[in-house]
Amino acid sequence: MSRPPKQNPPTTQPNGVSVIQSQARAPAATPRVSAPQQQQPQQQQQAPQLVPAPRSAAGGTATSTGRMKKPSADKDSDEYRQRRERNNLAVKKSRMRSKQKAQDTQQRVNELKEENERLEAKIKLLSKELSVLKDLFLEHAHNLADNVQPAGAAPDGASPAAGANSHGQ
Amino acid sequence: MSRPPKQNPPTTQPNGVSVIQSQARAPAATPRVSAPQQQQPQQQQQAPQLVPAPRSAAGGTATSTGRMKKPSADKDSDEYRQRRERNNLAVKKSRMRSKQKAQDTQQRVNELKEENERLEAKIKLLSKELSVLKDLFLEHAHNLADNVQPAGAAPDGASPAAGANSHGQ
DNA sequence: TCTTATTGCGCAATTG
DNA sequence: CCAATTGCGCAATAAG
Repeated sequence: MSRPPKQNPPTTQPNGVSVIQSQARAPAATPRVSAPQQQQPQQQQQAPQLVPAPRSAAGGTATSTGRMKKPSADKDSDEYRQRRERNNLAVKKSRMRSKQKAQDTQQRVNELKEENERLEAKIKLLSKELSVLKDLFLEHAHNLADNVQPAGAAPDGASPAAGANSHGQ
Repeated sequence: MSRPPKQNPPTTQPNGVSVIQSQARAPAATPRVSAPQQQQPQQQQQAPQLVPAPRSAAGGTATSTGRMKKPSADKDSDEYRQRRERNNLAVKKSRMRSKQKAQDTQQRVNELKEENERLEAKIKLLSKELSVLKDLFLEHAHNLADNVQPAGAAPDGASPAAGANSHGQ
């Protein structure tokens, strides 16, 4: 997956080309008529083509010239049509996957965002806990410093500092 | 963005349709020949078309019939061509955006992943700190329980005796 | 070399 | 009416 290595520069090229395309297939057996979208006004016929030529048998007749012995065998070819159909299928498949992947990626973003929030919340909580504990610690330290004087120290009359501790867990 | 509302069901439909397309443009002034990718063997000519018909002036001549007064003015029409060109441009633009967006989304995923790791690391750190502080706390508590029974402590005179150890959490 | 997978492109129908 | 989207098929390539 991922085919970054290759043709990209052309995107910048504002050329226009136009590779004609046409389609003149589907006799009657292929009722693949319903375009997923709307209805088709008319059925069209098409015209001759031009690209699907370089398709000869093996070391065929006139491959060099680019001409084939049978004048009526380009896109009319059964094989051509078959190949096209297969490719169209593959294309659809590929595009479907692509879309799916994009969706998944988008969802991944959402999930990650959620988890991020969760983590941040947790950090906040832990930070608070830590802060509380530290304060408590300092308080004790002060108490010790003030009281730990064996004889002459007033065990209680002093100041426990404002109290302060509210365990919130 | 996102156009889910509407034609979708067809995806399930393995139909095939085929909407012929063709191209027969650019006499000599529009050198849009070069496909952005490789070279094209021959330039092709094309054939007649069929879709671009319903294009008449205003309340023109024979709009109802679907025919236009000028027999040679379908896709050959200057307007048709212009419209096509514009649309092609728009399409390109749209696709470009779409791709960009996909890329951005992907990058977003990477960024979020990184941040997640950062946050988790932080959580780990905080947790450790907390743990250390708690232990320290417990230790002090024990010390107090064992020694800090100076004078005025014991309300009843008992002694801590057994005691006190077994850190829980 | 053949088959399948991807990709750029143009067309036409729709949508906004 | 115009631009933006979208499904679709074609052809050239890349991959396998």
